[in-house]
Amino acid sequence: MSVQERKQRERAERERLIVATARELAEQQGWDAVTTRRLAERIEYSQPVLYSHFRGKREIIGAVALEGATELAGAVRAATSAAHGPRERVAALARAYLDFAALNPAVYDALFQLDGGLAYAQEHTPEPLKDAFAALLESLGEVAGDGVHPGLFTEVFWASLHGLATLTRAGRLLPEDAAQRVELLVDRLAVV
Amino acid sequence: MSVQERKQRERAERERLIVATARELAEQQGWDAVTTRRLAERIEYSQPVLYSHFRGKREIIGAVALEGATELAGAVRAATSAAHGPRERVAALARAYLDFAALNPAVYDALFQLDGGLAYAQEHTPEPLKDAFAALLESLGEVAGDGVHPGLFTEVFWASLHGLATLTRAGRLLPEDAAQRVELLVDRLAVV
DNA sequence: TCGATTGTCTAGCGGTGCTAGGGTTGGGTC
DNA sequence: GACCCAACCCTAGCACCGCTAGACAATCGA
Repeated sequence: MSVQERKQRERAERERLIVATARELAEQQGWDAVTTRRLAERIEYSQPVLYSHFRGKREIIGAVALEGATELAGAVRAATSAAHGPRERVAALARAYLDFAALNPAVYDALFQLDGGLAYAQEHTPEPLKDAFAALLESLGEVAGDGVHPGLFTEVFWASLHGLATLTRAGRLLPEDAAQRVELLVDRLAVV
Repeated sequence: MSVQERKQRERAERERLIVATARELAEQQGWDAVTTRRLAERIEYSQPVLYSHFRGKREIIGAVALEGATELAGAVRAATSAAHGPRERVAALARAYLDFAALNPAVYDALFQLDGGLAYAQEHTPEPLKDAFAALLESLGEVAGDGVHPGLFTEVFWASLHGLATLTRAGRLLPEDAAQRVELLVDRLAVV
C-alpha cells in the first residue's frame, strides 16, 4: 500500500508543479507563451504527461483560475478585516481587488478573461469561485442600501471593478487616475 | 490615369470585403474561427492577398474594431438624442451600449477584448475611438456632479458598463437581472 | 524469475499565422 | 500590332500550435 501512496503523492506533487509552472510562465510572458511544449519542457516531462493530469490546456488554465480565486478571496478578506467602518471597508475591498488584478494579470485573466472550462453563477460552480464572490458579498452587502438586493448590488459593484481592472490593463484607461476613479466609484455606489 | 484609379477602387473594395467577411465570420462562429485560410477562401483569394492589405491578423481585427467604434458611437447618440432629461438620457445610453455589446459580440471583442494593435487613450488614437468616447462624454458629462471631472466620470461609468457587458457575455452574470443592474448603476452613479 | 500492468516517450496528425519565389497577366511604349 | 516590363497573385512551405497513437521501458505482484 505504501508504494501506491507514494506514487499518488508524487503524482499530486507533479500536478501542483504543472499548475505552478503554467502560472509562472503566464505571468512572465503571457498566456500565449504557455504552450504545451514549453510547459512540458519546463517541468522536464514530455507533452503527453500533461494530458494524464488534465484534459487539455483549458483545464490547466482552469486550475490556475481556481488557485487565483482562493487567493483573491483571501486578499479581499484581509483588506476588509483591517479596515474600520463600512465606507472604509468597501474602499479597502476595491483597492485590494484592483491591486490583485494588477499584480497577477495572468491569474486574473485565467479567472475572468480566458476560457478555463469552469461553470460560473450556477449550482455546480466550483467552491473557490463561490467563495470569492462570497468574500465580496460580505462587505458589499452592508452598503447595498435599503430595498436593494445585496447579491445584485455585489454583482454591479464587482462588474465595475472588473471593468476598471480590464480596461486599465488593456491600456484603455491611463493608470494615473486609478485612485480617483476608485474614490468616485465607492462614493457613488456605496450607501453608508 | 483612369486605369490606375480603377485599380485603386477595386483594391479598396476588396479591402472592405476582407473586413466585412472577417466580421461576419467572427459573429457567426467566433474569432477563433477567423483563420487566414478560411478568410482567404471566403473572399475567393489566396492567403497572401490578405497580407497585401494588412500586416497580419491583428490589423484585420483592428479594422473591424474601428468600424465597430463608429457604429457604437452612432447607436449611443441615436439613443440619447431620443431621450428626454438627463436621467433618462443616461439610462438610454446604458441600454444602447449594452445592447450593442450583446448584439455584436465579435465586434465588441475586437474593440475591447482582443488585441487589434490600436492605441487607446493617447494622442495618436484613431479618430473613431476618440469619437466613441466623445459620444459617451456628451451625455455622461452632464450628470458627473459638482466638482467631478466629466472625463473621469465618463471613464468610471464606461468601465462599469464594460464590466457588465463582458461578465454577462462570459456567463459570469446571469442575463435575467440585467435590467435591474442597469437601473441600479444609473441611479447610483448619475447625479441628476 | 517471469508476466502483466503501469508509466513515459517518440513521432506524427491536422491545424495555425505568415512568407519566399515563381508565373501569369495586362498596361505602356515603340 | 508586337514587345517588354512591372504589377499582381498563387503554390508551396516554414515553424509553430494542441493533441494523440503506439512503441518501449520500468516496476510491481505472483
